[in-house]
Amino acid sequence: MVEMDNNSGMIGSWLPPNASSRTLLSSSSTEDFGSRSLPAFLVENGNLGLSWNPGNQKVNVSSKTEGEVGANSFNGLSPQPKSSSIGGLAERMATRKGFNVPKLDTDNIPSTGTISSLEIPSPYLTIPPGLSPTVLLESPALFSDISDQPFLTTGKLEFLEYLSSNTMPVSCSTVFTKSEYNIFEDIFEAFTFKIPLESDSHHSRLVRKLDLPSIEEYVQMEIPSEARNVETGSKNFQYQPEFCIQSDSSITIDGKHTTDNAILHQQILDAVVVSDEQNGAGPRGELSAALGTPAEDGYNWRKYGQKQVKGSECPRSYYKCTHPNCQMKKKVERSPEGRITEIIYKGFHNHLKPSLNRRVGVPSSSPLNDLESDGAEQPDSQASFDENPIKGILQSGNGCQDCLGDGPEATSAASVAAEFCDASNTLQENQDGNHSSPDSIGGSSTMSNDEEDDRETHGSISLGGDGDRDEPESKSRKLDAC
DNA sequence: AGCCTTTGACCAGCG
DNA sequence: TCGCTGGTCAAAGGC
Repeated sequence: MVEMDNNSGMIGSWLPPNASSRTLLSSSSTEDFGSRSLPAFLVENGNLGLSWNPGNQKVNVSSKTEGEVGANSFNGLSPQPKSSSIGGLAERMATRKGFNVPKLDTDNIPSTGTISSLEIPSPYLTIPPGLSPTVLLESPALFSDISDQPFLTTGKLEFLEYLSSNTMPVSCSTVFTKSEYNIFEDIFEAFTFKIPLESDSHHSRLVRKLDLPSIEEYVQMEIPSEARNVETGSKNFQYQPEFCIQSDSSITIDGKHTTDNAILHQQILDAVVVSDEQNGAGPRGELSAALGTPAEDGYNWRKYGQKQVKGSECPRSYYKCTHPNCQMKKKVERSPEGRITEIIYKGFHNHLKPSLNRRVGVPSSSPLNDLESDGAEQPDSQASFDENPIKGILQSGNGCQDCLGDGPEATSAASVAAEFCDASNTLQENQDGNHSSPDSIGGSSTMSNDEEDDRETHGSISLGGDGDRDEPESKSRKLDAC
């Protein structure tokens, strides 16, 4: 079971941001998440109290209903109607363990007026309606290998873009309880994820670590009186302006409301870009510099171009993943000092992350590479992504999370990933007596057998081959991580 | 020999 | 149509 350490892992190394720049609100009671397990917390707190229901679209999630996609479409991001509040880990746990999963509603989400009254600046990260933090928590892409994540830095997150014009005006945000804060602190510490998009737009961007203060710092912050919960007087914690939850009730695209997964995904991706000009010499830059070449994100890249971008001192380098048929690209901008200031990923890998030894010159024809390529080099591999990247991603999680949220854009905090990995694994074994690889997180390790059956029934593709073939890679990578 | 980077040229989108 | 800009190509050279 997961034990969430409030300030575990990299959090302790943060450089706390300027507390004065933050605004705190209060809307519900403060809870001490403490050492409780995250799943338990999720259950107790009802999906963090954040909205799942995107308003006009009634979106209920069922994890096992025949024909519904919750189990095989990115863990609850399915546009299909669902039968309960969340379709991910919390609910699955609840289903299996008899936990009571509170139904979500949007009532506890502060209105736009609340935000505006506090003059919360923009931009900020907005999670589109219909996508709850729990979904993110459960995203198979979220929990990926982070052992060599090059972006685990404390650079200030800036969002250069915001939701596309498809969305309704932003109304956010959600006040975080301390408990929630703890969760997001861990998650967003190095939160990078990748979400598959529509067929013709394999485009992903980083959701990078947010620049968050420690929980202690938040606790010590003065809470404006207007931000205190009138009823409880409790102190809550809110990410401002770096993070908030959009509470829009619907999305309008081309005049039509939608809860389409890809759209939600696109919104997330479009909402998040990274920039760190203010902290170019900060921890992120330092880490990036320390990590050296872009290839040290675990993948093999070939530089195919370099451009001097207008308005920027530093040139932009263009890299392609060297893996055959892999369409993953990335743009890397460096500061004059050579520090990486921005990395933007486009597309996603259709293969497992190469093992460490391959990065340093192991021929691509190595057995391991062949193994990895089995799924990736299927003629229709990419096409399958195109047709249903969500399923592809999820299926790939059956064997190894690295091929889910593969790549740096899909990696996340080590502590979170590892804990969830272990937790889900433990859960799986305890409940079913089945073995699931510790590396199988998100997509499958938290799935019930029925869910896995559903997933396969729905024609998911396999990226990394079957689990048996993925396992050696997973193991080797785990060893590498050690 | 293979893979990489460098770098100028080329192309496409946009105003 | 033209110029600008970003992205990509591909030849050349290095390791």
